[in-house]
Amino acid sequence: MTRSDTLKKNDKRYHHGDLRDALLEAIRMLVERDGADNFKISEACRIAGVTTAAPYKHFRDRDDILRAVALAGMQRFGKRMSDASQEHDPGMPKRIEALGQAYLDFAEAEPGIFRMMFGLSEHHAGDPELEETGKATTDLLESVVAEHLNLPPESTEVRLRSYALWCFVHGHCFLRMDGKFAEKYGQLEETEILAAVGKAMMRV
Amino acid sequence: MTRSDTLKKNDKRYHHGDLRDALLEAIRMLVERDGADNFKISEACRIAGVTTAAPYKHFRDRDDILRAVALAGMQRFGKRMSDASQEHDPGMPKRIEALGQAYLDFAEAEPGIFRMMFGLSEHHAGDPELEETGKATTDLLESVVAEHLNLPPESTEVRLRSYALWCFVHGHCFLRMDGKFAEKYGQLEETEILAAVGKAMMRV
DNA sequence: TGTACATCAGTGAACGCGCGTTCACTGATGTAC
DNA sequence: TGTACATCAGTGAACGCGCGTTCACTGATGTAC
Repeated sequence: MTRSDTLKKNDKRYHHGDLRDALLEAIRMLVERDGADNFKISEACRIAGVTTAAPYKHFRDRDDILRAVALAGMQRFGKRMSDASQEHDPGMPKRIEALGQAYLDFAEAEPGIFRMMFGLSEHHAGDPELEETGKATTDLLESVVAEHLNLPPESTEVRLRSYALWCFVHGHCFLRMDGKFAEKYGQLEETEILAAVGKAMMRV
Repeated sequence: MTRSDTLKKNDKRYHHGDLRDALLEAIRMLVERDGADNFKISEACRIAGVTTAAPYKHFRDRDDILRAVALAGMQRFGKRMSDASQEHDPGMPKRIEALGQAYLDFAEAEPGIFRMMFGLSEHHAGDPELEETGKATTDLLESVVAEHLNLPPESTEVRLRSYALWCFVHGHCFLRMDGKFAEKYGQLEETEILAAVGKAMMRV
């Protein structure tokens, strides 16, 4: 429980106590509503109940805030994926399925952040912390696929199949977010489609 | 050849002659450079050599310009896909491959427009002209897959496989645009990966 | 237990900028006669 | 073939707005003694 949770709504005090987190949460919400290019720092300040100058005590500039929001998103994403994989014993086919489902669930729950995580502009290209956080998740996928195929994680076969699976699930996320899936298919068929394709892709 | 092509560079004249097209082309370029949310109308005006007020003789507002640029992009995309399919006789497996390659090529040549075409905001949701232009291309894909499987285009099997293929290729486009592909694979393996997965997906 | 002090998170106000859009006006173009 | 006229694409200037960022200042907090 963060400190801000313990405060009453109109508990006005000079020091916020948890401003950094409060801003990140406000902006997470705004990114969902307006997109990563359109959220306003000023609006986040209003939500957090501070002046527009306050964020600059915690972040260098807008880009720095964006980076922090993206990083937090990637960490939430990574945790969800990791949790999903641990719901099943190693080697079980359900493990791959659970990973795919967690991927889809996150994209559905936080489409704005999801888009942002992958579509970060060149300003953040090569950021080591962001890259490493992302890599942890792809490594997880490869290790689960490797278990399933009973092959070493570094093998070309495992890497190719992991990437193919990633492409498929990732593509579906985007097409669904952008309404292309809904235009052609009822929501009902979704799990069947995914299961069928997933099985076909993992066929040895 | 448009009229503006026939004019010398510094041929100052009161009437531009082709301003609408010149603006669309300038903005296409700016969308590639800055993204659909960040291009400036004023910069397009400077490129086209007109005042910032001129565009409003051809477009209602910024959103209307964006719509026109997206539509033009979708038409170029559709033409590329259609041309690609016609390079091979009906029923040939190469036809599907050519479609996939055209998809990838377009995303590589015009990543900004590609992203924009799919990520249009809610302002343009349900626009009939945009939707229809997009539908023509998915219809094309389904008809080619139907030929290949020797099944009717409306069959569930054809629709599912078409969509699975779409997801895969679409996902790879985005992952490649966002640098995830390059992080893990050399450029060399690309065609092999795609061919292998494509074949696996079309396996009857 | 109290007091002096350093720290620094948040304030309030303003700057600066650039962009989208509007408006009355201009002058090139095509057409009717 | 020439002339008067209607049209409307593009001008030039300005408006209005809102946002990111800065700056000197304030006051809450924790700590040393």
